[in-house]
Amino acid sequence: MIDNTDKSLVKWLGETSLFVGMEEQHLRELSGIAMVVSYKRRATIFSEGDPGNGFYLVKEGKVKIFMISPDGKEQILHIFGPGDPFGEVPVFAGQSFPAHAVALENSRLVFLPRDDFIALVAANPALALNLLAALSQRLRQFTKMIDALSLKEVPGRLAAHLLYLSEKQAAGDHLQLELSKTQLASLLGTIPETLSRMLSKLQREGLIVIEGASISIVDREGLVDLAEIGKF
Amino acid sequence: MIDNTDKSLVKWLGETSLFVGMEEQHLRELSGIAMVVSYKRRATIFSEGDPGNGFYLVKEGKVKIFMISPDGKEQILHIFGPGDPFGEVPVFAGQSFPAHAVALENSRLVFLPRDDFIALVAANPALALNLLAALSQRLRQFTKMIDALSLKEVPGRLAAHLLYLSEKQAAGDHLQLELSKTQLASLLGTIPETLSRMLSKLQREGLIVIEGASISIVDREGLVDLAEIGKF
DNA sequence: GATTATCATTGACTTAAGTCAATCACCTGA
DNA sequence: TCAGGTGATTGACTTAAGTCAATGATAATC
Repeated sequence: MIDNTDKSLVKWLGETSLFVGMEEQHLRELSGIAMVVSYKRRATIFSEGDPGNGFYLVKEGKVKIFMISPDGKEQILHIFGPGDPFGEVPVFAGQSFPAHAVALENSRLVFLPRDDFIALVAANPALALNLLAALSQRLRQFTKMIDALSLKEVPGRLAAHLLYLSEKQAAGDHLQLELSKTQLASLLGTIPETLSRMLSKLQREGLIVIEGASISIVDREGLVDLAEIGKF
Repeated sequence: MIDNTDKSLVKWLGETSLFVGMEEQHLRELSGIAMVVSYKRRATIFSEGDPGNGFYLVKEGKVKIFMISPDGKEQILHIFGPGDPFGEVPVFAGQSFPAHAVALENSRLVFLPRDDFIALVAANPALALNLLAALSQRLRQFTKMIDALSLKEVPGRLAAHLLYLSEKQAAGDHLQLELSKTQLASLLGTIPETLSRMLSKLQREGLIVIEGASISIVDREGLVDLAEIGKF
């Protein structure tokens, strides 16, 4: 636990997408109910089925939200970094967390307890609208993920991900995979062996060049086609 | 277009899960901006990529929300019935509709235009919280769907759906499939041929008995196991 | 800096589920 | 009533992707 009236925390919260545009006074109230907590790499933040008494913001580090099948296969739903909120579902819909959360790196999180937070939302329409925008955005992402899992094959999902990284990193045709290949496989709904083969295949077909975690896009149009059609 | 000060519309809106607990006055404002529109069976309500200038409530009938791949395979995201809202994502997150909507039956819908509605939300914290609850619930559903598509095989998804129908219909071990088998296949992320084979398989294994669209659960525990483990 | 773990890649094989095609059973409307 | 469309089922076959296993390559840790 940390000094909650910390000016820097107030400032940081105000720069977060969830809380931009909020009045100074509300930000201070928010800061007053916030707790900063630390998690070591690989530490569990919450598990599926845990009661949700509040939600989190990533202050530093990286967090993975995922589900796991009885025989151990993992599906990653999100990778969250600084500024991103997570674990809101049980705050508003009641019930427990629908998935697991672990820290991928040593991380510092801001925890916001449910009841205090709800009171703040009720008193602050701008905050409510920001939250509605965030959840709607999340729904849009999930829609895309369902589309990908159900209607596209692994090469198509991989192509879409490479294009996404290329756009996000804005470094022309050069991009870095931001996850281990095992984790990337889990994000794309496949396994490392298949991912490895598909990366090789994209290279063999002349769409990309691979150097470890560095990828160069050689045929962007080909990648776009693959991402849209979903298969070779 | 219809008389918007219609008392019955105000009453109906107030019984909707989205608007329960709202003050009479706000309900009347809501009713004032609402338009009732009719769609024939199979009519398109909106398509992926259309700008979203508002969202809908199902008043009567049934609506399917779905995505479609370039080669025509369909994945159903939701089937909505009376009282359910849909098409909210672009209202709060901006941009266009992420999926398609068509009427499965002749339907009457209530359309709520974006800008007027946002103003109402900003003035009405209870409404904002109801909306947050609805979107969070939707996220929970999507999480389950991603889990099913990625981590469970078709028989497991089918078993989960049968258990869901059995609970919803509350008629003991007897249940009705509420969709054509083609549509059910699309909801479960498969095709009619596979669904047909898997239904036969569940019957052959002694878990269910099939009589057309009527299903009797014979071995509920077996179905639960199958739904949880995700495969035979 | 040596020693474990963990991660990545490749090959051989299996399997769940999709494709293609044929048949049957319907409704529904002309 | 009959013809034509739609939906359901079954069989034979194909295929995308998973499993299992072996080997190398890193990277973390004492």
